[in-house]
Amino acid sequence: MASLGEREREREREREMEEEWRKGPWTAEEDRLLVEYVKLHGEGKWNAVARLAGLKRNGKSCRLRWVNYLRPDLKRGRITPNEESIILELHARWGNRWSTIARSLPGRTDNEIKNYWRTHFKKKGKSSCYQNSEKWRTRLLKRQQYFQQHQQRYQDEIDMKKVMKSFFVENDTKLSTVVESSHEVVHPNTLIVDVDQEVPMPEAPNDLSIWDGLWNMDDLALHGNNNNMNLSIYHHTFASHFY
DNA sequence: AATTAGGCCAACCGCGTTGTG
DNA sequence: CCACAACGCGGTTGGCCTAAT
Repeated sequence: MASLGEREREREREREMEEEWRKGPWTAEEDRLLVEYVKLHGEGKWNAVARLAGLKRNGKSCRLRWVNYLRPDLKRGRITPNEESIILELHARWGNRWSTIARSLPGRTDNEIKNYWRTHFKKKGKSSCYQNSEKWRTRLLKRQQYFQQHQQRYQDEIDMKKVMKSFFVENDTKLSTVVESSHEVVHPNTLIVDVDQEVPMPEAPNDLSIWDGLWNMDDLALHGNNNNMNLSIYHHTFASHFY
């Protein structure tokens, strides 16, 4: 437990640190120093800029300045109608994932696209309808990702079964015996899947209720690295809903 | 001419993720 | 495995400029 005096000194140090970093608009000289630094050391190691380039800016500020303004591959000038339509299309698909959208527009920064969209389309597109909201799009996106991710895993499992089947048919062994002993948690329905049949992408249900619990499970599974559990949830849930 | 409103954009902030010792 | 630092992303803010009143 730090004493009152120690805490006071700590706060004082923090204030001093904050006063050390320059904030606000960049000067031409600062730009020059930053460009020089990147020429010599390359991008990255932004926290070393202050020390190595003699800039009184923190790493975060330097990175932002470089990425949004100084990078040589940046495209200057107004957003073209073609770029605008790309932004609209990708925003409809990805929502506010500006960096993702920016990757499809060479020379444009996420900040630029974000600013453009906010000034040109935010108000126009405003609607009380839930289906037009950010929340809805984010949810839709997550749903699509969930499907893609699990369909891939499902396909991988089918591929694996093909291999297993051919192997054990050759060796005259029953598939069920193998699955039982594999310690994999698999819904029984999946054992009768025809390995030669293509797995169709199921239609996303209109009713969101069944998804609500899955969002959390998905998050848990992704972070908890519990693939088997995730797989079994998938089989259990979707085999009954869509197949 | 002065004031106000709104557009635009650079920069900052907070937070989540990733990397490293 | 954990703690900390560095990085990256999306949201927000503040200042400048211009058109409208």
